Order: sequence, then structure tokens, then C-alpha cells
Amino acid sequence: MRIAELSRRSGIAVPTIKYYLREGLLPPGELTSPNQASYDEHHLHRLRLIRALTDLAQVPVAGVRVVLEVLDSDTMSLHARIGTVHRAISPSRRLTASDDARTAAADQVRELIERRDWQVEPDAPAIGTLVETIAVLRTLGQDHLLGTLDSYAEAVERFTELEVAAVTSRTDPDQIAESVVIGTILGETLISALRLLAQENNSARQLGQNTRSKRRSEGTRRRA
Amino acid sequence: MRIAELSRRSGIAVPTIKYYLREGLLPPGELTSPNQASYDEHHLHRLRLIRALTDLAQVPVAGVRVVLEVLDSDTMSLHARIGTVHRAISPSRRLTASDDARTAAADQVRELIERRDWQVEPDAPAIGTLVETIAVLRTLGQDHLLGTLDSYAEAVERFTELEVAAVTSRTDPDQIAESVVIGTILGETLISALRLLAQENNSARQLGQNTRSKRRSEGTRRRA
DNA sequence: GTTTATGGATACTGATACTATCCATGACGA
DNA sequence: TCGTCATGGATAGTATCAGTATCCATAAAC
Repeated sequence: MRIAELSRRSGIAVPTIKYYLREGLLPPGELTSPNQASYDEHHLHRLRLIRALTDLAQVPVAGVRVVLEVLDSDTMSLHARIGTVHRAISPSRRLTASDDARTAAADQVRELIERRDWQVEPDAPAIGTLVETIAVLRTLGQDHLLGTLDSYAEAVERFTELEVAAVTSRTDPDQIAESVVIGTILGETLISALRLLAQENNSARQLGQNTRSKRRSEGTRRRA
Repeated sequence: MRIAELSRRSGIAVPTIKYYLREGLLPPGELTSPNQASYDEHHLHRLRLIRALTDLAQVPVAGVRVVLEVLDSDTMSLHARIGTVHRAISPSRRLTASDDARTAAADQVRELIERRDWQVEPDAPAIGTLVETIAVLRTLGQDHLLGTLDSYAEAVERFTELEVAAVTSRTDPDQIAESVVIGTILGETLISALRLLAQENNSARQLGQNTRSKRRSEGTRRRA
């Protein structure tokens, strides 16, 4: 198929497809002549995957490129793929917390990892996020949200079990790789949406209509 | 304190603070003269909160403004606050899936919500995200990741229980509101980081070094 | 009384993700 | 075969976001 049909079938504008080609997200079509290329179902699937990552999972284009390279690699182990994907989807954070808050948080995270006997690289990006988040929560006076950190850790382990179960139902290694990668990324979108719903449900049932706060500051104003 | 000290203590550049003032994220300092204002600990706390939301939770500035307005409101119920925050942090998605995939996914979501007896608004943004994600997973041929949807739902309920437990340990209504809002938003960052760690651990232990895939496509190339 | 900081307004910047335009060439129907 | 239309490839333009930078009149601090 030519680019016009690819555009029609994917719902993505031709200039955008060309952009993805330029950015190396989409492999070039097979050239049948200097100005004619043909695309196939792979390209269509790729486009859908790209939009899933950008639209649903908010992965930036540069990250999508890395993810796709991981899927295309024929030498990476699954473990290496996961690591690379984790790095690709972890935004480079600006440090927000104070140094000693961070040090304390780092201790807490180290202990948590030991307690749960998690085998993770000491420079895994998620550790940095975790440390920074805990440090900031402390600084904001929200330590109490951390009392249940271990229970949270226990709960997320459940997710990985579910994911492993789902993924090992596939047999083709390529399929497994794609499942793991998509599961990692879109799984987060899924979990996050479910969590918001569970939260809304809980709020509707328990926190009710009548808990309001009296104020002391007069709030902020939007610019004119 | 004046703006220079606020800047020094928060680690945020003066022009950025001015920007937040312009955008209405930070209430103006108390004017002691036409060109002199004084800021207090509230402003410092606010700045930390702003950076936590933008840097850690990736909330866009417009969303931060809404979140802060929610915190400043003295009339909203907790339930209304949560709803508003959910709307503020749910990015407006572009529709990616095909119409019938979406219809099918919508049915599945409706059934899930019924099965779990969740009390949620039919137009809650998370429902849209969930529907779209499920539709896309199907389209990508990753249905098998959805077999465990109910278990996922069960697992996220655990989170809300933990959160409720943590939040109700506070007594001051203002504190509760801030805890709920911060818990909702930073809780996600926390869970997501924990999940990635659990995943890496699992991968290191189970998926091992020797599962690789043979390829049929030659992959994508970065532009020159 | 001079240097420095401040509030407020406005303009500029860099990154990201597209969109649009151009052009030489090739496909395709009349 | 001719004329129109689409295509690949290159380059330029746009919108949005999140700051940065500059200016200026005034006021604080030494």
C-alpha cells in the first residue's frame, strides 16, 4: 500500500507519517522506484503502536524510538529490554528535594529493597524517582503516606505476578518481547486509570459530601 | 522574606517565581510598598508543592493551578476535590482506537465496573482512558494482558484502602484535603516507581539472560 | 546619595511534536 | 502520449509549553 492508504487506515495524517519516518520511528517503505514506496501491515501495526505510546502512555517521541529499537533488536535479552525500556520512559527529573531529605529517603529505599529482597540495579531510574518522591513527601509534611510503603511494595509485586502470568501465555519470543514492553508501558496507564476509578468509588462511598475545610489563606488568582 | 530569599531557600530562580506569580500558582506576597512584597513559609511550601507536581508527577502548569485552587477552596467537599483533581491530571487524549474496538472496550469496562460495584461517574476521565487503553491493547493483539483485568482491579482497590488508612490518620480538615490531593497525585508516582522496581526484580530473577528473539524486520534507523 | 534589589510588564528562548510547502519525478487514467 | 495527481525527500514554519531575560521606575540598604 502507498502512503495515502496507510494514512487513511491509520487515521494519521500523511505529514505526520513522514515525520515519523524522518524520526526513525517507522522503517522506510520498500522503494519500488525513486519516488514510490510500498508499506505493509507491519507499518500499520507500528503506527498504532507509536500512537498508543505517545497518546495513551505519554511517552515522548525520543522514548518511543528507543522502545521500538528494543523491540527490533534481535540480540537483547528480555531483562536488558526491560531495563532499556525503563530508562526510556523515566523522564530525567530535576532534583527538587533538599540534600538531607534525599539522603534520608535513600536510606529508607535501600532498606525497603533489602527487606523485600529485590534484585535491582543500584542506579535503576525508578530508585531515583522513589527516593525523590519520598524525600518530597517528607518535606511537604506528608510522611504519614509513607507508613504503608511496605504494603504498597507488596501490592505492586502482585502486578508483576499478574504480568508474568499473562506474558508467559505467549510462546513466540518476538511476541513475548512485545508483550513485555507493551505490558510495561500500557500496563501503567491501565493501572493508573483503574486506581483513579477505585479512588473515585471509595471517595463516593466513604469520604462523602460533608468534609470541607475552613480556610486561612485567600487563595491564588488567575492572571488577567 | 523577600523574593531573593524565597528563591534561595526554594532553589527556584527568581524569574521562575515571578512566572508562577503571573500564572497564579503562587499567591502574591504582601505588598509593603509599591515595589516591595514579603513572602512567608506558606509561599515556600507552595513552591515545593508546585515543583513536586511539575517535576515528579509531570502535571502541567495549568493542571497545577487547578489542583492548587482545589486546595484553596473552602467550600468543596472532599469528593468534589478528588473529582476536580482527577480531571486536572487526566490529559485530554486524542482518540487512537477504531470505533468498534472502542465500543467493545466500553462494554467490557461497563461490566467491570458493575461487577466490582464501583460507584463512579459515567463520564469520569479515567473511564475514557481505560476504554481507550483496552481498545488499543486489543487492536495491538495484546488481549491476553486483559485476562487479568479483574485481578488488576482488585489490586488497585488495595491501594485506595491503604490511602484511606493513611489519610484518616490526619484530623485537621485542611490537612486531610492536602493529604488526599497529594496522595492521589504523588501516590501514582510512588506506585509507578515501585512497580518498575518490582518488575526489574522479577525480570532479573525469572526472565533471565537467555530469552531472545530472532527477527524478520531490519529495524528502524535514526535520522542523520 | 549611590548602589543594589524589587515588582511589574513585556519580550525572548529552547524544546517538542507536528504541519506546510516545495520540487523533481513517477504513476496512472483519458 | 499527455496531463494531472500522488509521492518521496528536503526544508521551513507553527503552536504550545515552561520557563528566561530584559527593562524600568522606584525603593531599600549601606
